[in-house]
Amino acid sequence: MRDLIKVFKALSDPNRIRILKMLEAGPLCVCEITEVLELAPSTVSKHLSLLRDVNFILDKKDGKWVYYELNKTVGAQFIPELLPLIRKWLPEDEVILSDRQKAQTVERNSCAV
Amino acid sequence: MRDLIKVFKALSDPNRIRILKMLEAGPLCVCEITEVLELAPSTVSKHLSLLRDVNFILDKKDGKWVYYELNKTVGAQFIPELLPLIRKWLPEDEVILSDRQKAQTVERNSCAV
DNA sequence: ACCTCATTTCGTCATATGTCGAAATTTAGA
DNA sequence: TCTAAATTTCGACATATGACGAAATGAGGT
Repeated sequence: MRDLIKVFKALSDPNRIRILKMLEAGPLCVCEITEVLELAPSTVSKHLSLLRDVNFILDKKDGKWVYYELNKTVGAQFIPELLPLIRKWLPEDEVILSDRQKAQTVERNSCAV
Repeated sequence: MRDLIKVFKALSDPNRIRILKMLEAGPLCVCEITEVLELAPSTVSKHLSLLRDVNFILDKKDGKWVYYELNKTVGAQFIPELLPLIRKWLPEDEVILSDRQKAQTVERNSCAV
């Protein structure tokens, strides 16, 4: 029960949903996500570790950067059944669509080498 | 987006999950649910109206009593896809199992006519 | 070794949430 | 009409949550 509640709490914040929807297109590093969300890096880091704690996402170190990606493994509880729903939902949401666009340009210009 | 967040927030409380799992067996009135959860009636009422606001459940008046049941209509957003998952999940949770048992006895003894 | 940049951790603050009890509302029955 | 019971609404309170900035951590490059 406790785990399930943690999973739903992780999904109960718009910025975390935005992160999950952004990652549908592929891995992003923390600074890219921070650029898109326009939040303090510490805030984004906290959202990401929360999502990672419940196994929605995985982190990969690459030098100075930490990349996050959706967790597509089948082991985690609840996650493999929720991610496909989330992927399907909000297909026309303005914020989500704008984030997607922004993520593509940000990838090239800012922190990414 | 706002609606989706409200749905996940509704699922982010153990007592509300307990209510949804209880209702899987059929409709229950507020006083029955209150007996099982051992919370103040006002608290239970608030949980129920929150679940109703996002269309997880429907209310039906029957004299003094208000019965709540799972919303099985297909119209509501997100709900028809989430309820089957929730139904499948927590099959061995101790609290859920105990609630189920308790709901059966309470139905006969307490407030129900 | 030092400096810089990306990220995380920590402390703080304002707001949201879950709980209760008291009061209001609604309905059935005397 | 009056009373009793089920439910909801309201106001208060303690705790949880999301935000920030400052400081700590870690990895390259000079």
